Amino acid sequence: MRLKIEKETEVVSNPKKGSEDIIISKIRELIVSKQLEPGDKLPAERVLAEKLGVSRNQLRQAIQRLEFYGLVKKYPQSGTRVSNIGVTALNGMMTDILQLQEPDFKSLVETRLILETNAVRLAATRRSDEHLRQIQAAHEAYSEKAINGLNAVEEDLMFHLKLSEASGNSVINSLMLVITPEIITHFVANKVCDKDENHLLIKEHQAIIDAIIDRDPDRAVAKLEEHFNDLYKFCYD
Amino acid sequence: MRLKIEKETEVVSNPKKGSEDIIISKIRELIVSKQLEPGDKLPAERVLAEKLGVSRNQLRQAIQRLEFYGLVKKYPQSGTRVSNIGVTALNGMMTDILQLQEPDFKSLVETRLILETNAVRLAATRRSDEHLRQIQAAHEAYSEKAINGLNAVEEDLMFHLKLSEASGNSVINSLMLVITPEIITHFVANKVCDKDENHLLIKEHQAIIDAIIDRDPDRAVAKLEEHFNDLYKFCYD
DNA sequence: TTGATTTAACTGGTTGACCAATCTGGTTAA
DNA sequence: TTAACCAGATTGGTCAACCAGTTAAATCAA
Repeated sequence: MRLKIEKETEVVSNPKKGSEDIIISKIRELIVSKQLEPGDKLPAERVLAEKLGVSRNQLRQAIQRLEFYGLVKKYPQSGTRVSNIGVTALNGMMTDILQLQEPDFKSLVETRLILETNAVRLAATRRSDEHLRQIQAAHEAYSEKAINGLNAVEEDLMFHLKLSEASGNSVINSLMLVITPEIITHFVANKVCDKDENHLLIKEHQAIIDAIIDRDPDRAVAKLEEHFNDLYKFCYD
Repeated sequence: MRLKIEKETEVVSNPKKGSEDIIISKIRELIVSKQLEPGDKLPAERVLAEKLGVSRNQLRQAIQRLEFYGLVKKYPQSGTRVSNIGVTALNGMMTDILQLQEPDFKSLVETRLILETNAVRLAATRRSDEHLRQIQAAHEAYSEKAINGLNAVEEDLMFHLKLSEASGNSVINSLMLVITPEIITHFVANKVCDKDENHLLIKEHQAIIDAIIDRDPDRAVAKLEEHFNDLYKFCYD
């Protein structure tokens, strides 16, 4: 079960994305040139694929990406509509999507700090008893491994995920869900955080939980920031 | 080009998602029952599809969703690996993904506030001259329509998108990109923000820009919060 | 003329066969 | 003994044909 480190095949960015990008930019052209207007139905996949000179599958994947960003909405057996959010917004956002770069680790961590700080603030006021129960369960899972000196990166991040769940903000929760695995991967790859200062971290977690129990947002945030200060030292030394 | 409001077909949540959810939960079962371990290669799509009793396409879509959340990574012509982030994390995150609810508008706006406040803080210290140029261009586009009393929701949000771009944090930028179109859609649907207090908003935008020009994070955030106070009044009255 | 009803075309979704890149194991040449 | 190599099996990706639901025009009865 031990995996041998594969050669990094991702030095070259996913080449498949290339054709997708081209298709998206062509659709953008259609929009800015008024051949396609916000709210309109897209031409049928078959005809649009031919018009753009690509296969229907490639087109479908590009459309799927656009749908993910909410720029397009599919209605099964009926058609696909361009979101009615104006040419300016469509053009701008498509351009942005095409320029999206692979996230760097620093941005990832920085964003996590931002999201989680605010999630904890909200959690301290909104948490239900069920939330609390889950947070404590996650904390116990972490403690158990940490006390025995085992690597508990995953349990740690699961704990933090439960915190963001308790925020009662479904969007924050989703976003945390998106960025968390990448962070774990980096952590594991770089062997950060498997020191044995875990006992410290347990206390810090507990302090956060206590503040949430007491419904004290400011203290919760303060304790979280203490907690992250230590993590920061880990990551940037 | 004025849109007539279509009947809301989305009362019923996308039914296609159902089978995907089932597949994902079956894959989760494989993992928690140790038939599949973190870092392992998934069985080939064909055999896994048969094992789960679903079509290969359905399986592929489920895998694609897992890949989006970073729980799985595809290596073309080679295989698909489960991310090496531990059983606990995989199980927890898959459970979370299955429970993901459609985002409510309040969460959406709240998250936007959080992200953008921090984006602006960062932008004030990190912005390049190019960033500044784009922000000002977006602001002019907005002003032009707003002064003439036209609805400029899109231009407004494009302006804010440029702000988050200037943060230099690619992740924040991506996340803003994801939540922005939904916000625009809601705004347009609910006819918010097409009052003619636009002249006020122009000044507020300008105040934010000025603070960013002066590289003054605190003032930038303060001005943004003023700006959003007004927006909040719009949304919740 | 009008209204309901049929029907044919058109939609995104699904399917199973095919493709080219990759990996694997045994074989061969040094 | 070792390293290079080659063929066959396996992989995810692609494609063209097909499916089922939707839509709107055509049809026909009143």
